[in-house]
Amino acid sequence: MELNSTAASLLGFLHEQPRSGYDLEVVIDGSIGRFWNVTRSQIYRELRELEAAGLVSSGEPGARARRVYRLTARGRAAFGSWLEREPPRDLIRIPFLLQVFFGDALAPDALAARVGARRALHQAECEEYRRRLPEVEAEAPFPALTMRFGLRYAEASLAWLDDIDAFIARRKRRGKSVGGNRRR
Amino acid sequence: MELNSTAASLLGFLHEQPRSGYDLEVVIDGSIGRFWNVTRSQIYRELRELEAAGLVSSGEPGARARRVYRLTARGRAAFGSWLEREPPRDLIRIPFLLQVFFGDALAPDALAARVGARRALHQAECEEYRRRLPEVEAEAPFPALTMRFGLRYAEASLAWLDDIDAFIARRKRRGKSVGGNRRR
DNA sequence: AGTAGACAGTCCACAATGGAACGTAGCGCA
DNA sequence: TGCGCTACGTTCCATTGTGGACTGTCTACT
Repeated sequence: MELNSTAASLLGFLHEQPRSGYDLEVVIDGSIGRFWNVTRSQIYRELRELEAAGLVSSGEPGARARRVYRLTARGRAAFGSWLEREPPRDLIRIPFLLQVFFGDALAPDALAARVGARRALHQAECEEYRRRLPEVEAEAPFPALTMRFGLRYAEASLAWLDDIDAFIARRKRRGKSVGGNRRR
Repeated sequence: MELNSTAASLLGFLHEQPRSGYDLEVVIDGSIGRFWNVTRSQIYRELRELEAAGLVSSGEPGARARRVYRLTARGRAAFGSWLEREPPRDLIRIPFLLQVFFGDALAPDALAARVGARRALHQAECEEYRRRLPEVEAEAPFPALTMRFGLRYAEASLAWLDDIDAFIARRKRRGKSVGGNRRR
């Protein structure tokens, strides 16, 4: 059974306990969501296919058409063998980075403003990770490891935003002469 | 003209100079490729559509059916206004992180091996960034900023891999008793 | 002259995204 | 009691993106 990684992640979360599509969405983006994008539509689609393939099963829908899926033995096995496999390569798209890349064509103030917004975002992340880490660490060490990654990532990002600010400041001091910013 | 960000990035790279689809692919994954995934097929598709929309133009194909696209005035404008917009949200998928998240179900040695492989990868990145940074910094400060991000990211990742190793070691010392790893 | 390897592009099945749309259950309160 | 708000739960679809196989061409080297 060749799982794609989205399907695999769903099986993973069903490992702990039976869940509905909705539950899965909530639990995923409340945990590794930041580094494991999965969309609603994708979840429901995969669940249907996983069920067709006999890797999960759902009884009759309950209240609000709620469909709770549980792992089957075959699903458990499939997940296990997915885990054994080399992980596929990362997929990262950070539009903000692209705008920095072309920052030359952006007014310095506009860039600075963007940096500010971004900083707020990463700061919030940092705080949340720091807040939740102790508890999670105690009861779910592996998930806690991924939170640590989140923390390291957010911290690195903040440091980098400082780099940008420093760069902007330097540039301003020099009278924005070198290299001619503001292209158009 | 509502550009999607892939299209926008292509326009951005055409800003510097006219390029073929192939050139674009090469230049992108030689620069922000790590943080701005774009696939071959997507590039060619977007180029066709950008041309249809009059944002780029290509003359007759040259040798090897090579089609060189150049930015039109409208393309330039469209790119400008894309830059003004708030960047869309990040999209990150790190399958390795997912495997760590479920690392409980993985033999400790298997995990350690994965960590090793991953470390090699990030170390190589670090080295490359450090090597290329001085030069790029001198002649293309904004792209250099994104390389700095790459460096910070790679460093943070390495630090995190050390966290994992420490965790594994700690766990091993304790006689893998707590929490019961190796689920199945 | 032969061929390996970079160059350049097409095609297609499949995976994933982002929203809009739709309905339901439960609660808070006038 | 009934009203409406909010959280729950799912479906659908157009668009975007991925990954790999395939075809051909030019260049440089042997």
